[in-house]
Amino acid sequence: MATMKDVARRAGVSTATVSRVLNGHSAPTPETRARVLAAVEALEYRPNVLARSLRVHSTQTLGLVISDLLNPFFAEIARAVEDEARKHGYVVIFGNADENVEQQERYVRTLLDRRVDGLLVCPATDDDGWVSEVSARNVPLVLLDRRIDVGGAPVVNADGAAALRELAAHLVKLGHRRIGVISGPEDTSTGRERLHAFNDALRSLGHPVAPDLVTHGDFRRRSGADAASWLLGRPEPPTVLVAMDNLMGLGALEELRRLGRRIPDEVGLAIYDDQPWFPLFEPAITVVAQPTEEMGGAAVRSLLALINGEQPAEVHLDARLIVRASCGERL
Amino acid sequence: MATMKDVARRAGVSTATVSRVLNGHSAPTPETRARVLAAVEALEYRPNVLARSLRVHSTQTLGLVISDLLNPFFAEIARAVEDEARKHGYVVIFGNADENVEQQERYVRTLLDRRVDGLLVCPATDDDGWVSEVSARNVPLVLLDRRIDVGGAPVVNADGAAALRELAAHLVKLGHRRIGVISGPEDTSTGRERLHAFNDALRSLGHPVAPDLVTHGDFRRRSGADAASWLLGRPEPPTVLVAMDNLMGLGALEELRRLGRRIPDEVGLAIYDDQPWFPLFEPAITVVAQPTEEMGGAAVRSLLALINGEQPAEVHLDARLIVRASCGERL
DNA sequence: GCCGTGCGTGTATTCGATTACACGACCCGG
DNA sequence: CCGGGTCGTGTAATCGAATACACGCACGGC
Repeated sequence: MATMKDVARRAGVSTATVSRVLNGHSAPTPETRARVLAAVEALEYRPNVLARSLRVHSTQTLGLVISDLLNPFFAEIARAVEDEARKHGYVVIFGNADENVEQQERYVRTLLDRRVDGLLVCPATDDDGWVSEVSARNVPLVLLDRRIDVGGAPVVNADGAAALRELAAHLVKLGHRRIGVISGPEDTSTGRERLHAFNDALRSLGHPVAPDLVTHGDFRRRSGADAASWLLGRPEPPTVLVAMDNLMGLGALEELRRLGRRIPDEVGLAIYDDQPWFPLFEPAITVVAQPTEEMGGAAVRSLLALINGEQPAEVHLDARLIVRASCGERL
Repeated sequence: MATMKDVARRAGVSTATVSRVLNGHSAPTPETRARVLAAVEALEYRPNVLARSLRVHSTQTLGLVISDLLNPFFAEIARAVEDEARKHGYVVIFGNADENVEQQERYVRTLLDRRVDGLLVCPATDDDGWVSEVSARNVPLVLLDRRIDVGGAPVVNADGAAALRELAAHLVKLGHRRIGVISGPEDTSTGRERLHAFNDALRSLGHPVAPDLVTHGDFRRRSGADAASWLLGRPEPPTVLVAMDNLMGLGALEELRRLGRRIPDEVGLAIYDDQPWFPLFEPAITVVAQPTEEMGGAAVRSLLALINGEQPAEVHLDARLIVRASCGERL
């Protein structure tokens, strides 16, 4: 691989001049410029990013730690993040935390060691041990999807309260009174907030959720199936299941199929997070959809603002209800 | 951030000694070692990976270029790759080519510029312009899923021939004679190979595919829907649709739903690639499943072997047929 | 008492860029 | 004709580690 020195030699100038030409600095003569560019061409010179980064303390790299790449919600986020980052000339390094705090912490450290210019994290849980390390190295940090109580880091997420209110009204209107909730973990903000928003909505409609019909999963498929199984085994089983995440929803659906329950006649189902295949189920699934693409894009933009020393921008988008057929029409 | 020099000063030794302790080199005295480690601890020293990489010409980083992160097949691959890489102490940088040759080429270049130690590519098409650049910088390369004719680079993929033979037999046994095929692009190895294997199988069963029932999509959802629409509009429409990729399969299913065709009574459907939700459709979808996890893992292992100067290992795993209900039971 | 040997450590170079500073050429005003 | 400004370019330090080589010291054999 040709280095800058080689280019300089061939163009008959110093490396400083080569650097200036390549970075559009100050003003080398048009002739010098041409000679340098010719040499670059001839030698197929490509700058060594490592050397440059070492010198200028910036890697044009963003770190993204997500909970689970196999969760289509996070895959969409990852995709959007990568897309927006690329538009701004940044590259993204991903880390998969697997909904696991230790692995998340390891990855944060790895990414910091790689000298990312900024960090995007979808926290696995409320645990914030890793944050101190990030701020100690003062690397800009943006929290994505899930919030944790930590000073300074802006949060980009989708607010589901309004959509959940609509969902509650929808279910009540259809005559559902025993509503089973498959909530996320209590130690995640999304787990808590969705449940509370939904509870509040039902209460204000005069139909508070029965406490024995609320279960907590872990945002994974298996836990959704288990929760559904448990809920349907109650003495007075629910007439509809609300899963607060797409994987748990999938698990619940799986269990309903396994038990042979007809949807929505025997049990209704609503899921938080939309997926391209949800409309294709029989019946099509009623969902609360999050604007994943916008979330990813906004998160990157907030992070870049932070990196450029600008005001950190908090962004709260709105989730929205998409009524399909899976909750029935029992007016 | 503390540097090695700081550690050296605090421990009263030279940076060379610090380096030796940290890398387990030769043999510093136990006492020196202890002093150095204490200093490292006290200063919370973390080595600068950039500097190290610059010096030793190795970044412990792998590049992965995939066609589409939103395609669950590739998401699974990405996940598996990241997992295996981490086990070996490597970090993965992803690039999303979006089934787009130029973007793929740009990403390959970006990853090379980042000095990845090895490159894993799922080629978007047969185009191999980018390969020369990789070999020019002699960076180890492993092709994943799709093959292109290029010397040297080992391929890791799944062979679907046997499974497609089984599928052909299954369909014929169920009485299907007009079989519509939604194939992948002709300029991808997977597109060609799956179609040819399936054709061969049917021919040898005495029921060759009617040429007017073969269409080519682009491995995306939309093209699957269009293809299904076209096939079902033929004068003598097929009694079953075979989609050679999960996204096109989803598109075909979407179109069948839109047209209100009952599956499998009016039209059957089989899809190449399994997905967790395919068994949950009504009826459950018959599929050819690829061992994605093994593919990702094997690809990483082959790449690491190459990096270590060992023999490049080609790996061909087997896809397998999973019969469910979507092709009917019309014996 | 001398010399080789081996071991632990330090000195100084290197990886490949960026950039502060200095220098020489040239032009212009007084 | 000389002092000062501008402009283009080169010199050399720097980023933070790894490592070739050299050095000093202790030890053992003759």
